Amino acid sequence: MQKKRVTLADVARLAGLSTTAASMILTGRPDTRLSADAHAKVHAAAASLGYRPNVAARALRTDKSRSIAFISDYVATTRFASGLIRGALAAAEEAKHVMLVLETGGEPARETQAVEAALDRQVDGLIFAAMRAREVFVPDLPINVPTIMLNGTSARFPVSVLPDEYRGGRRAVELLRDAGITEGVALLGHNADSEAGLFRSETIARRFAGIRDAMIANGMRFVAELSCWNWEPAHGYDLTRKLLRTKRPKALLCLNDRLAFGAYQALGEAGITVPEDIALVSFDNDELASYLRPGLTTIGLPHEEMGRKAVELMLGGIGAAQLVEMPVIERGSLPRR
Amino acid sequence: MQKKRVTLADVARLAGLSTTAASMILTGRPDTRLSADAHAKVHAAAASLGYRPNVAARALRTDKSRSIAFISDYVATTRFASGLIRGALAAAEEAKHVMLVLETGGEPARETQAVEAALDRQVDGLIFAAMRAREVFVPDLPINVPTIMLNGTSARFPVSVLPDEYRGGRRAVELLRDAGITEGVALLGHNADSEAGLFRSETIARRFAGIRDAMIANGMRFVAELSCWNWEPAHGYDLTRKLLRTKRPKALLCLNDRLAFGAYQALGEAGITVPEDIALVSFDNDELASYLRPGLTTIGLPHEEMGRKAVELMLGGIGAAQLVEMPVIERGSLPRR
DNA sequence: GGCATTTGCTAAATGCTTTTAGCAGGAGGA
DNA sequence: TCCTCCTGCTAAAAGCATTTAGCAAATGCC
Repeated sequence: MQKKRVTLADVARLAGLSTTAASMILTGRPDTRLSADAHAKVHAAAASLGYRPNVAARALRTDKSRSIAFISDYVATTRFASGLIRGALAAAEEAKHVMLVLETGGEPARETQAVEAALDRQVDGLIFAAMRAREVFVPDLPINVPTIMLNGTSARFPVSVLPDEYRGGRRAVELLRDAGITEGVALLGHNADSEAGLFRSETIARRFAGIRDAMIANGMRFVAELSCWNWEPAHGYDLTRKLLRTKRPKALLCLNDRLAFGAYQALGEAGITVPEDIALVSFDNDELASYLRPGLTTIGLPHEEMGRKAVELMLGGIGAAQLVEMPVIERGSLPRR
Repeated sequence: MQKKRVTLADVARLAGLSTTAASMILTGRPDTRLSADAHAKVHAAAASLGYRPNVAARALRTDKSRSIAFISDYVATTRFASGLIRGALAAAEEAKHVMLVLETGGEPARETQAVEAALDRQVDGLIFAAMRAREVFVPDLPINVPTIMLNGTSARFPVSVLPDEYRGGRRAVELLRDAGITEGVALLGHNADSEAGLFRSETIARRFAGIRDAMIANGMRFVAELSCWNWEPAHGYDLTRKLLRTKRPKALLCLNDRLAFGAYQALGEAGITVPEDIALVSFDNDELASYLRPGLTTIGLPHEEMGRKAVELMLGGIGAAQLVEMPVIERGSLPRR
């Protein structure tokens, strides 16, 4: 025999007041004229009965559910996703909200279903998260709750939270410069000429812009720019081997940590030591970066902070788009000065 | 001006029937005596108005919300978590449920809050997921919904979904044997003697048992057993260097992929080639394993399938505890026969 | 003292669905 | 013909909280 749920009416009865009074007191209405005595009695009754409001009933009346929906294309295909989720989760918890997580695989049909499922449940807001940052498909449904884009953009919902890739790109070059390396730098993963007209994503484009501007500002030029479309370890390995056949750069600027990982492998095989012979800087702060020896110095993607910021923005009634700073994580792949 | 929500009453009115009829038809009650004509009219009306039931109202009445709670200690601290979530998410979506994700950090207070938050929202079931599989703290609250343990156990809720570590342990040894390696095998990460009385976790204990039994069954003995408490790349590196100072094994059985990763580094530095000089087998199927060269052969943790199974069990009205088979992922770290 | 406020509280409506109980009319059996 | 049983459908209650409108008593003011 499971004891029945205790309702507001039970609390009111025990306190000797009306449910109206109990409701007003427990929801903490500001302008009510109920006595201090009434407040005390209701709180005592609620506590002694272990009263928990029925969220469904409340949602029915108020259209608020203290829950938010996190709709992402891929939740775990890239290990970064979890950073976004974790940050969002933490912020939601602090605000006493719960988070619905929905995955769409980027498919419009599932996207539509996800939004409907979320809206059906009276969520207080929507977060559209993208794993590869670009224009995100948002179903053409009437959405009447605050919505923000996370690691992606949408013409319909202009407020988005993105990493500050431009500054990140600059920082990478400055790291090299500060380590005393102003020439003999090769770029791994991109070639401006061969990729002209091709578009990876908005944020990556900004990363390139930052790199380019910082190179110019510091009077530097790449000694080589090697392009590959996917940034996996195997590609970093191949590119590096190819590079070493003709050149012996002083540093590698890798466009992500997986490329850098492949580069380490090729360098190791060639008997080249990091950072003495060749230094490396990279992007993402993948878990990998800390496993390498020496540790890889990298410009991190601040996913956790981004997830947190998205929820805060949403709950705080939106605001302006946000660029979140990319942290530099210094390990051992650059020479100390 | 946002158009008001379409309610069941609207549908009924348009169909020229009562809300009772509309409700019964739309929820697909089996034993109702409504005419085929009525069915057609209601469905047509619902479709033309784009009716979506109000989940809160329904939950209020039925105590069912078509949502489940996924309560985990850490959602992303280990990259495996996301596999569990993804599998669970996929199964939930197929069953037209949504999933609340809650993180507790393993702290009892947050755990309690998470359960309360979930129960408040009338979830149809609870999944307690643990990242390091062991006895999970479950708050002492009345829980009146199906509950299952994922990658962990609880005395209170006996049905759990776990990897079949015993068989996985056996398979690892058999892999070595099948590759023709029956002697000169070193175990990396555990030493039965020095760790006697210490307890890692239930599942890891089973993994050891499987390994031990298979070794005996095949008349094999470890040439060395090196213990370390944390299984990170740096430890694998250190252990392997230490090992190589005195011995030159034919194979390394690593207790996880991160240890194996460290071993690769040490082996590479020592100019030892995999798998010709030394072969490796490992556990987890971490993303890392595919990055290594040659690729690491490993016994995978079937997290995605486990997550899926947990939801299916929960929605299917529970059943018996499940052991999920650990897949063998063959890459290049064992010699071909 | 007489009137307008203020204070402290409550009855009842509302949100939307599911479900119980039951009604009216027709068919079938005796 | 009368009674029972189906058939096809509906009125109304229930589920639980919030909120509007408003009542009775106490207070303030002149």
